[in-house]
Amino acid sequence: MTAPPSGSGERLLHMIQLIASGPDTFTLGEFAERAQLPLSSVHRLLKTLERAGFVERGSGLSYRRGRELHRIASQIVSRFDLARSALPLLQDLVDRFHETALLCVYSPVSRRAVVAEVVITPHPLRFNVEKGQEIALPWGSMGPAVLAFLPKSEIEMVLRTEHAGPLTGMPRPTRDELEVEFEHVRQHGFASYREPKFDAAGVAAPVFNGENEILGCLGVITLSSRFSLTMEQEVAAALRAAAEDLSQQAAVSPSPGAMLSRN
Amino acid sequence: MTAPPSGSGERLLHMIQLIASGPDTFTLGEFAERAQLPLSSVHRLLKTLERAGFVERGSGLSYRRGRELHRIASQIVSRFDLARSALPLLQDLVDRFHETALLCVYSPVSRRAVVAEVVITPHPLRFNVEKGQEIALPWGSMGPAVLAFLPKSEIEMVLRTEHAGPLTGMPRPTRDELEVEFEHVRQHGFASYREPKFDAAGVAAPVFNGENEILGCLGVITLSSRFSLTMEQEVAAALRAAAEDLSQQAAVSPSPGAMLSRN
DNA sequence: ACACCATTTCCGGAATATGGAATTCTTTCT
DNA sequence: AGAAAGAATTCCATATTCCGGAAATGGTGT
Repeated sequence: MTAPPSGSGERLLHMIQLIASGPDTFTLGEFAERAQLPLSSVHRLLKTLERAGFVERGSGLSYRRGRELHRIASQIVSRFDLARSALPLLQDLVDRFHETALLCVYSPVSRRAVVAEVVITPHPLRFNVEKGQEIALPWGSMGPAVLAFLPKSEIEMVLRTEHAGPLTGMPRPTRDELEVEFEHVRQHGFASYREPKFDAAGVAAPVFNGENEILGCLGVITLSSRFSLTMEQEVAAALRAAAEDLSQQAAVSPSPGAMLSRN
Repeated sequence: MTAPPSGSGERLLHMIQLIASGPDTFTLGEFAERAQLPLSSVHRLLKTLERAGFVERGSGLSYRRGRELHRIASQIVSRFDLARSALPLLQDLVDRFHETALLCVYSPVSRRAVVAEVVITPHPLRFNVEKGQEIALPWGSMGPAVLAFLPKSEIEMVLRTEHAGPLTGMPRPTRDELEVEFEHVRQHGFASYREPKFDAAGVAAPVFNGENEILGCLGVITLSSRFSLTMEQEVAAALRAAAEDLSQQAAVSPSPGAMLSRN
């Protein structure tokens, strides 16, 4: 993973990932540094990407994402835009409960959940959540809601990867504790979490694709001090409903010509 | 272009393009056919893509786009979403003139303009336009609005590529005719077009990036029979204003941390 | 005009890609 | 169930492509 990829194929894919997440313009040397690859190799590979329109050159010595890359990206997104479908659902949740609601998508590469869409609570006191942020799976509510439905082998890999908790390095829950949590998620269709020490609380419900594989989860996060148990029940029910709705939408795989009807 | 790409790098990029535009699920043989490559090579390359999370396997023998690909695509789109920025502008145009308004983006790879966003006229009688549709540049109004600002060498390539017109194979306008049109676009900031034979008419204004390179154009298309000359003037003025607004937005290159503020 | 730094080209050795053929696995038909 | 058909996967000898240090080139600042 951290090891420099070998072979032009793997290297190219690695570079595409960096180009997507990196700055809007960059130079060869700068990029070679980030990619951890020799200059001349990066140069050659960038030339390949350039021929395909994946990157373009700006004035002088700068590179930037190419229009072909934008074209492909928007094509992919418009054909499966879970975030866009989720936005009205998230908005409803926030309108109803006045707490931050978000959609996380499981990323098998990083073995974490990525925040794909978020609607922030109007409350001035709140946890900060940003689109693109990564969430480790063994803690909180969002993580277990996803983790519980991953294949056993994948769960193993996740647990082996994660050790120190995201807030203040809290140790990972034991397998047994997690197993109890998983059982609850599978039974009731949602996970909940309370950590009075940090005044944190959350509820999350899993989202699946058409083949009943886990895609991610919808969640609501708030402060435990303003999150009553009766409210938790209501939020959980609303989340389950929203998550099922979204799973339904994800199941109908759009036909190539149906792009317009999805907007 | 039609030539089968050589080297694993080029082949991978080619495959990514096909995966983006192809069906949601596909099989090895089917895909090898579309890619025009030997089975065993495609198999090996798909395995590379799979290791990186760019494709995943469904039940049995099917492949599909992977979550890493979706993650990257949405990252790219959310950082430069010209279409999303243009949508309110297009909506305004339709509200005001009741005619179909669209955003085209120049795609250097196909040397054509691609419809990136469209708002359809409420009129029941209208030309059919769909997102993703390609538009040849030497005809109509949208094409010249873009073509006029491409580098000379690129214009040559485009003209060499295109021969038969999109509607009924009308021959390409001569260089001289085009040059006159270009001059008009450069002078007045918009192109207009009328073809009474097909009852077609359109107006388009160019959109640029921060370095004053052409990105594409905003346009309004309609039937020539319901498009008066005075209306044409008003539409042209509104389009110019909208296109300048959009160019302004495209010029401020978003910083990596500013993703949220763009929504 | 000069020096400096980043980019691009070069090239021989090494690793990797290539694709036809053999093998294994799935699906379908009887 | 069993067998045939079709698809996917693996194998392997060959040769093509990749690799990356070093040299050449090009651009920028003083």
